[in-house]
Amino acid sequence: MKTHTESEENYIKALYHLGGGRPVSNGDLAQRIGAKGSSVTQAVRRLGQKDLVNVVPYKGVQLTPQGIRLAKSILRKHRLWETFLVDKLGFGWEEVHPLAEQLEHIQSEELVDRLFQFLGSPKHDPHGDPIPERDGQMPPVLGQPIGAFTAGTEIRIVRVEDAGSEFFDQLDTMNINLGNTYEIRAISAFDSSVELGSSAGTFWLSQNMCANIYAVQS
Amino acid sequence: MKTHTESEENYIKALYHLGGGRPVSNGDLAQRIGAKGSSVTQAVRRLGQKDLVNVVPYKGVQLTPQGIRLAKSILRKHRLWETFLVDKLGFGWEEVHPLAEQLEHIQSEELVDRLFQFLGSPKHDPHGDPIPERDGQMPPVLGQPIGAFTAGTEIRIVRVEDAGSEFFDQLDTMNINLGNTYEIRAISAFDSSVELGSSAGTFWLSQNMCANIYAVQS
DNA sequence: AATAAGGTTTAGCTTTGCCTAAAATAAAAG
DNA sequence: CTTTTATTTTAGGCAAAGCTAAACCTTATT
Repeated sequence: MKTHTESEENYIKALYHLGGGRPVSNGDLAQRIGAKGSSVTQAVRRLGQKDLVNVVPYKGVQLTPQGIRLAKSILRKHRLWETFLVDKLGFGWEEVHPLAEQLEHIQSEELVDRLFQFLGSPKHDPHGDPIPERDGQMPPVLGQPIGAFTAGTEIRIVRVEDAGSEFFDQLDTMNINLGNTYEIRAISAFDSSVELGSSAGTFWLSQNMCANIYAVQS
Repeated sequence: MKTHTESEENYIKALYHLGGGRPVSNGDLAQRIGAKGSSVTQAVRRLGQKDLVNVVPYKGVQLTPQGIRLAKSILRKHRLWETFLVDKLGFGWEEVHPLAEQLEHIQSEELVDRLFQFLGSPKHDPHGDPIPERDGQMPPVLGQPIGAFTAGTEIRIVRVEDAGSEFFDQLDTMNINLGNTYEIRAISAFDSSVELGSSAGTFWLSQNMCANIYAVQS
């Protein structure tokens, strides 16, 4: 696998995030990258010449199989580094994203393999997102939104969406972490907020919170 | 402290390596960086505008106090990452340099501090080189070349020079590691090679090997 | 079907960072 | 003290990546 610039890798990552294998519009990509449309046009042309994307002018850009492979390898690195930062260095989950964004560009297969081992061959990162395997396979995406369960169910938190630092702060102050278990006490018919109970007591979660917290029955 | 490009940081690092605080010639710098003289002229001009170096055309370039501070902070990161790669991920010392060269550009004070703690606040890296402190202080440079001791002395290996991968390979095959202790059995008057002894037996080290291995009396 | 609106691309400019070839300067040799 | 040699700097190019403004497609509206 050849070597790519950070900018190229960022475009590939954005493309994967926005479309997976499907076409993405210039505008959406520009927004995601934080650049102007004209810059994006140029950038995707470069990527096209490297066979990482297919470009249809005025229509959209689409990752090639090669591009998808690259995207996954970057995502793998990103999530492994996040795991390292949280599990080993004790960072909070809201802090790790920008750091992982730098670390994901480090080029070394060997390093990734060793890091993976060092972390205990994790399948999911600290947010519960699946870490792509070496060969590109994806572990399952875990859980369903809390609101999808029925009252009385015992649940375990397995994943949280990246919904901005305020969301993470809120999780911290409410002391909600991956692995925590609760009983669903009630679901409001009025605003879909949810009452959770544990040995420590009970509390209500707003609909907006619930939508970004995923759990499994336990 | 502002943010710098990787190229800038590489120049600063090279300048520090070659001259510390003293002036360095365009040519030496070019050689070290692996670029042409004309590129160097441009680059140092840019650094000059950021007050990281003082440039006297046709004479030489010299780090400013600011530049020295930056150089040390990069070196600190480099050596901490090398320590991480060897101590935690199990890399061999000959493999870590190019990786640390990438990792040293990661920008985050917090990350460096946490890494430092995680590694047990090391004073020296896996080669025995001093790791600059947070405030720029330098721990002592350890040891003297093996040939400087007299026969009969008990020594402990504390540092090895970065003398290329063949040198490291040789160390590996001879099973020589930092912390190993030996008795100096003899020093050849003919070629300055040295006979070392341990519980495992005795062996001879060439003058070239000795020159790159540093030890203290123990 | 004609046109207005919105999104996309082209054209042309900027900076970083490297290159080659030519000019300028410093240092060494006569 | 002049000349040769070696080093350094200027001049002019090129590629990556971004920008603005203008031109160009698509699509949606009349």
